[in-house]
Order: sequence, then C-alpha cells, then structure tokens
Amino acid sequence: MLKVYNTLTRKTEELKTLLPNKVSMYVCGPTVYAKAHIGHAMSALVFDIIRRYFEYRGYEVKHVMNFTDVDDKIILKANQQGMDPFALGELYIREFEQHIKDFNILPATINPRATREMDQILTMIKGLIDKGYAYPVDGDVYFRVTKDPQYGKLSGRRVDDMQAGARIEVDVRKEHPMDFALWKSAKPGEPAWGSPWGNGRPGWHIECSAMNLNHLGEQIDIHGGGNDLVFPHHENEIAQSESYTGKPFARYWIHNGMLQLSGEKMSKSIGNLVTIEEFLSKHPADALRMMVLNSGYRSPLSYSEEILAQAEKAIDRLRSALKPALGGSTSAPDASMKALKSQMDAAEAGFVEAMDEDLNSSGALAYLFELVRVVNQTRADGATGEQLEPAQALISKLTSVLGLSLHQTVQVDQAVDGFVELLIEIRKDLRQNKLWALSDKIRDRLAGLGIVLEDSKDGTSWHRE
RNA sequence: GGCGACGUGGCCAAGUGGCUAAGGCAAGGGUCUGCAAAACCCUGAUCAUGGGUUCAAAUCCCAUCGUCGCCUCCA
Repeated sequence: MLKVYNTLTRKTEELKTLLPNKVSMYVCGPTVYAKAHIGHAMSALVFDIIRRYFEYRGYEVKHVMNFTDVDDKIILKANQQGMDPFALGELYIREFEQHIKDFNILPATINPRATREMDQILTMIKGLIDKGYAYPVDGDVYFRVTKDPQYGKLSGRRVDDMQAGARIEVDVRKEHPMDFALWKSAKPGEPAWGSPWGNGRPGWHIECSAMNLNHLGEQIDIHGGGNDLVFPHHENEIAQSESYTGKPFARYWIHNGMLQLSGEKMSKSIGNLVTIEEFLSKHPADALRMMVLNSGYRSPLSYSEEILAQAEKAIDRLRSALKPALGGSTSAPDASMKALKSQMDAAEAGFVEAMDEDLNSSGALAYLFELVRVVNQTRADGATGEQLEPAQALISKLTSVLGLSLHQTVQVDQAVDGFVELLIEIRKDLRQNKLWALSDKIRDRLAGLGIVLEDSKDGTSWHRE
C-alpha cells in the first residue's frame, strides 16, 4: 500500500487518487531570474524520484512543473543588465531545461509559464472579485483572507496569530494586513498586460492556481514543492483555488526539505549557494541524486564535499555488482545460486515496502546494497555471466526506478584507450618476467593520471577514476 | 514572540512500543594477490540530557539543552 506524508493533514496517508491508476501532480518550479542552484536541483530530483516510483507502481503520471517568468526580481535584474525581462527569463528557462536533462530527470508532461496563462489568470481574478473573495484598489487586486474561514489550514496558522508577529509594512489600502496581491499595477516601463483594473501583471500565487486549473483541472492529486513554499505561497494557492471553484484543491501536499550549506538553507537571497553549473563541472550528476536518496526527502540535507564523496563511493558500490563474471567460471554451487535467488526476492520486496512508506529511499537502498553483496559473493563463488544476469538486471531495474544511471558516462577517447591498452600489454610482458618495479611504476603513474588498473587471474582491467 | 521539524556508532542515515538497533562511507584485522586494487569475511553505537508512563521505549508523555525551517522574495 503506497503511502505519502501529507503536509495538509500532517499524517502519512494511503495514496488514493482521483482517477484509478492516474496521478496528477503539480510541482512549483523556479522563478527564472538567476542561475539555478543545487537546492533547485534537489527539489526537482525529489519529485522525479516520486514520479518514477509512482510509474513503477503502475500509475500514469501527469506531471506539471511551471516556470515563473514574470515577477519583481526578473524585472529588477533585467533592468540592471539592460535586458528585456522576457529574454532574461527565456535564457534561464533554457538553462534549467538543460540541467533537467543533465540530472536524468524525466521532463515534466507540461511546463507552463505564467506569461502564457494570462487569460486564465484574469478569468480567475474576475471570478474571485465577483464572489467577494477579492477587491480592487487603485489598479491592484487583493485577496480577502478574512472571507476564507479555512485560510491558514495548510501552514497551521491563524490569521490573528500572524497579525501579532507580522513585521511587514502594512499597506493601508489593504483591508487586512494578510491580504495578498492577485494583480499588481504596472509602473512605467514594466511588462504589463491589460485588465479591467488597468495595466499590470499577476501576483506570484495566482499563476499557479491558474495553471493548475488550466492543465490539471479543478482538483488534483498532488501538489509539491520545497517546504519554504508552504507559507505563504501554497497557503494562498489553496485559498484562491478553493474559493474560486468551491472544491477541495489538492488531495496531498508534498514538500521536500531544504538543502543546506554550512548549516543554513541554500538560497539566492543569502548567497550561500552552489550553482548547478558549478556542481556539474566537478561532480557526476548521480552523486547529488545519491545524496538525496540516502536521506529522507523531507529532512534538511547538508551539502559538503565529504558527504558528496560518500555518495560517489556508494554509487561505485552499486556498480560493483554489475561487473562481469570472473574468467574461467563454470558455475556457482547450488547453495550460492539459491541464496542469490532468495536475496533477489527479498531485495525487491524490501525495496517496495520501503518506498511504499512515504518514499523511504534510504531504506530501499539498504536492500539494494544487500543484494549487491550477495551478487559479488556469487561471482566470487564462480558464477557465470548467465547466472549473474537476472540479479544484475534487477539491480539495474530498481536503481533506474530511483533514477540512478549506473553506467559510466565517460567520454570515450579512442586514442587514449589505445595507449592504455598498449601499456597494459607491455606491462603484461614485464610481469611475466617478474619485472615488478617497472610494472608497478606503470600502474602508479597511470593511477596518477586517473587510470586505475586492476590485475586478476584473467588479466588486467582498467577504468577511469 | 508564534507555528513546525529534527538530535541514532568518526561521517551520512533507516528503524517510531517487544527477536541479535538496517545500509553506505571512513577505520582496524583477515582471505586473495608478486605487491596493490577490486571483491569477500570479521570488528564498533543502547539511540542529545534529565524525569515519567508501561511487563516492555531509540520508538509514547513532560522538561532542559542544541540545530534547522517558516512567519518577508525563496525549491
């Protein structure tokens, strides 16, 4: 039974979708005004893992991730750089889409953008005004939080409590300090769309409500994002959507924990960030995914070189099981094969059991690692490639459910390969003549160049570090 | 100040009432090897602290200390 933790109820609940075997999932994407950092990647990875697992469990997933391509920061940045705000957004959208590919994240079914949903946004705002949930003031439109008795249900806040601690500058034109903008009037030179209240642009929250309505309908199964969006963004989305349709909006709210760097949330405003570009220039994409998988998706994840190195080694460990049989193997003993078979069953059952319980990926990995050990034992016991193949196929299958691509993605360089092969051949002659000093020198020097030689009875194999 | 999450071996991290507290990394010992690497085998934690509930708690309750998130743009 597949269960997920629901922020709305603060409980882990069985997944019951609106339609059998189908999941509609909306995940908040980035505001495109700067290079994305690995916190954004973490969020995208979390929901990719969720999606892949749902698909493995037989659901057809309609996955929508938006781009917020008009907002104050985009306009500000574009003005600073003397750029057109739309061109600036386009640039970062392209970059983000490339990152998605680099991280082996399945592309969303649809990637809507705020600027392309203006009709739906305006329709919703008008509807909210008609129903008394919103009011225009001097070209702006605000949502009236006091009109929604359920306001605060996602974040567990009460309008009155927040009022006490609020440090925000209260706009006197608002009826209530917590009222939030659905529509903002444009200043001269800002991108603007025509509306009954004058030229302006949508507030941050309404675009998501509109895109949900447009692409997934009045009710959706899952709404996700980083837990920093719970309030106010998701709270406001619920208020808008439910006030507009009169129906419950998302059944399950799923939020990932924050990526932290030196004990603080990685964020654009604090400036303690590692961009995806920087990360990928130094590390394999799978390493970040492994870090995410090894911790609970809802917990904060600390980023450090040490933890990253551990993740890379863990990937190597998984890969070790996929190595071919030892040369000259004829068959593993029956007892070994029996043990392998039963470990395979245990691994898949354990994997599903763990993942079913709110995507417990680190628990699921433990079962994979246990299978890795038994596969390696069986190989050492003399199993043939044919005997190992089913277990290796299972490992490949389950790791791909997690989105890990175990196959080395090193660029093949024919020339280098040829030289390495030549050195190995010469070294073989040296070793046959017991010229150990010289053969060790070749191995050490190659290691210094990132080429690792491994001698065995069958000969010498090599790989890049 | 309000709301919430968390604190498990050197590091990362499962487990949330009851068999020997998963797994990965690191470390030490061993097998194999000319040596090394890889692989395999072996070795370590009573679960932040202090109370309490219970036949029984890492797991429930209370307090304390510490860390983090949200309350303002933020994945």
